[in-house]
Amino acid sequence: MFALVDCNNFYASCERVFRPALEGRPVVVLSNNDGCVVARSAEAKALGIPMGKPWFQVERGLRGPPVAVFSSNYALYGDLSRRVMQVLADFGPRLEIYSIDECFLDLSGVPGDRTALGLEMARRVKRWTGIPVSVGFAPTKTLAKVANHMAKRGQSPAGPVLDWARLPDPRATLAALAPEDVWGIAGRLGERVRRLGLASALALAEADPRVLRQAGGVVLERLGRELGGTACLALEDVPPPRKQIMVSRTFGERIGRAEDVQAAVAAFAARAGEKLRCQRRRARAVTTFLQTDPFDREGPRYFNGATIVLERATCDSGQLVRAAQQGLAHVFRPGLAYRKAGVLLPDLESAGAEQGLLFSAAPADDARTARLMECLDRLNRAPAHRAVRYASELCGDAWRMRQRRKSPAYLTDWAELPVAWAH
DNA sequence: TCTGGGGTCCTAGGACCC
DNA sequence: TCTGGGGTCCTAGGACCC
Repeated sequence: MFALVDCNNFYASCERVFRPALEGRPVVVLSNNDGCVVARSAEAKALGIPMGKPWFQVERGLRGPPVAVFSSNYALYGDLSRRVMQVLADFGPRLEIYSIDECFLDLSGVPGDRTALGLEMARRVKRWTGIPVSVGFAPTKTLAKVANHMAKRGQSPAGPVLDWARLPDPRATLAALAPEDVWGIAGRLGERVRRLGLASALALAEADPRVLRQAGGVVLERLGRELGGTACLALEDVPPPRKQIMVSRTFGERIGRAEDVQAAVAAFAARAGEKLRCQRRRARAVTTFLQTDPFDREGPRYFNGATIVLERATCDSGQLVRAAQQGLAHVFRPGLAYRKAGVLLPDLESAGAEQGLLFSAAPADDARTARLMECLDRLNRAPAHRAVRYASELCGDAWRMRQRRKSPAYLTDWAELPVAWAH
């Protein structure tokens, strides 16, 4: 038996935790560079503000009450997410953090009334973190998603909680659910499913698995079985190690100067190194890519990347920065206006499990590097944010994101701690 | 004027091995 | 006239998730 706990309108709810006056008002959170809508409060959804649309287009047609608009504040969302998960971990021994705002719990063998349990989860998370959540219980992950979805849409008599096992008519519930509303089915797969003549989640659940396998591979077959109540997806409480690490940004403005692009790429590589060490992994190669504005119809289009293979796997930011700059030199063309760049570490291995070299040119200096990186990471942790940087990061900052409406880092920066006044 | 940033899994096909 | 059988590994591309 699985539980899926999902935060309601997570980013918008995070903004409300420290701005309770926003309760009941439409709230919207934008992507980096204040580009697209990535989160909406219930009131914002009711105004018809669509997910994923560029804000400047949404803003034009807006009628009705004023909308509170925020740049995304990942320091805040990340910290609140950690707290929510911590509260939920008390409810079951096995928990899988599926994304920043949702987790699965394995409740097999947990006795008692699940609906009461779910209500207690929601009450405690709200009380201890300020974040509202919905809870779905079911024998498979896919059905838990369905149950959660229904609870969120107010289709459960128990409010924010729905237990699949207590549904009076689960077949009717699935019959009313469109294939595209099933977790794992989007546009393309939806089309394929409909071409098979399957027009609902129930049809999918009752279809012959061999037909599903034939039409949509093992992915679709699993979906059908999961909807039918046979669990095919296990709880992954030990997160598998990452296979790649990427850091990329759209620049705040178009950039032509080589130094500005170099500064961006250096910053991305250094950040990728931090992530790498955080996961105790090493990179065998570094890919640098950059591109012009894909929405610009006039100017020349350019998208290119280059991969530098390292002699030895490393988690040394200095080496990553150097390799990223080498890659950049291969693909940078003067005279273009760049809009985005990124650094990808495509091929990771675990620290301590490196492939040795038969003919090594450079002597290994792992102990010294490890001490240096540890020192670097310690200095760059709060409160002195990014106190130490690579020189090449400093030769330009034109790439920095536009974030005009960012709320304070209430939880992660002493200087931005919320202040309460007592009269 | 203005358009995100991460990830994963699966499959097919090519290249190669013995 | 006629040309095997069984594998692995890698990569690119498609599809999906939040």
